[in-house]
Amino acid sequence: MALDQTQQMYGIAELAREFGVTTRAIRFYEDKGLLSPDRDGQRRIYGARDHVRLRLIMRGKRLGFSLDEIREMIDLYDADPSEVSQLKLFIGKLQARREQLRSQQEDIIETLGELDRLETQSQALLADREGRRAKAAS
Amino acid sequence: MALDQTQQMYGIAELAREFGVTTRAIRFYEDKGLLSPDRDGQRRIYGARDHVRLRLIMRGKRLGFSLDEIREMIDLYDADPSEVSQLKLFIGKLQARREQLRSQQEDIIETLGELDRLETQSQALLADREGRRAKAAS
DNA sequence: GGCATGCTTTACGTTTACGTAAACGTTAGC
DNA sequence: GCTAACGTTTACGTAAACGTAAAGCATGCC
Repeated sequence: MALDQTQQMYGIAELAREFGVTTRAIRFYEDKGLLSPDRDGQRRIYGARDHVRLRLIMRGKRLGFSLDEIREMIDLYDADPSEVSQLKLFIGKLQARREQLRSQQEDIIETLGELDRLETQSQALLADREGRRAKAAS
Repeated sequence: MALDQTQQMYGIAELAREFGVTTRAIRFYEDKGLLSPDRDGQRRIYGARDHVRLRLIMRGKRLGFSLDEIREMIDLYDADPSEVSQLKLFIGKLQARREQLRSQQEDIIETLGELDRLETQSQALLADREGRRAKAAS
């Protein structure tokens, strides 16, 4: 029961297909310390843990974070702060991340608002032009 | 009234200070076609329009967009689609941007949720440890 | 045995977004 | 008249995030 291998395992190509990245990218993430697959001889074997991590990596990338920042965030997930001072520092990092994400949310909301305005204007303009065209064709 | 210069004007250093970027960066954005200041001889003179654009640039960067993507978005603001086909294409671009921003929003919400969970756990752990410390000191 | 397929490492190349240095022009103040 | 302060162009440098090419090992299949 200590070494049960009932977990889902993945090869590198399999993982690459699932997440729509190249195997090169996956190895690169390993070089940067974001992934740490097991080995079967030379071959890399990815388990559930790395599968989760890769999902976090992709999400971080979509949010515009650098790989270094992503590694920081990932490390938060399985950090086990032994000392109280470290724990406080850890909580501080969490809050900093939250602040950043919140301001990103505001940026998105503003931008969405402006896009809405632009689209409303455009739709009106389009309706006008197509209306005129229909009129001319009648 | 055609050439009134009552508008706010800015020097490059002034603009750089206001937005917290270097003058080098501002000139770089110009090279990439994101800004187009007037000239007083050799000196660049920035008006309200470029001021707005720079704000959009910074917001785009915070959201993780490349300068090329940001230029596309900026161009949307002052595009004047003369033909109906172009107008439709324009509206399509707007919608694509909105989709992207919406999925970014979802990513943020998920991440915030996980950060909350982590912080709750951490706070509990911290309270426990500090409680124990207080107990030991009593 | 031979060839295809899949994975490996090593290493140089590429794009993006600037940083940094060099060398020069021009306006303000002492 | 000198020197700061501020601006300019030109050009080489750099970090991040991979792409791409080269060369090799292991396995399966006919």
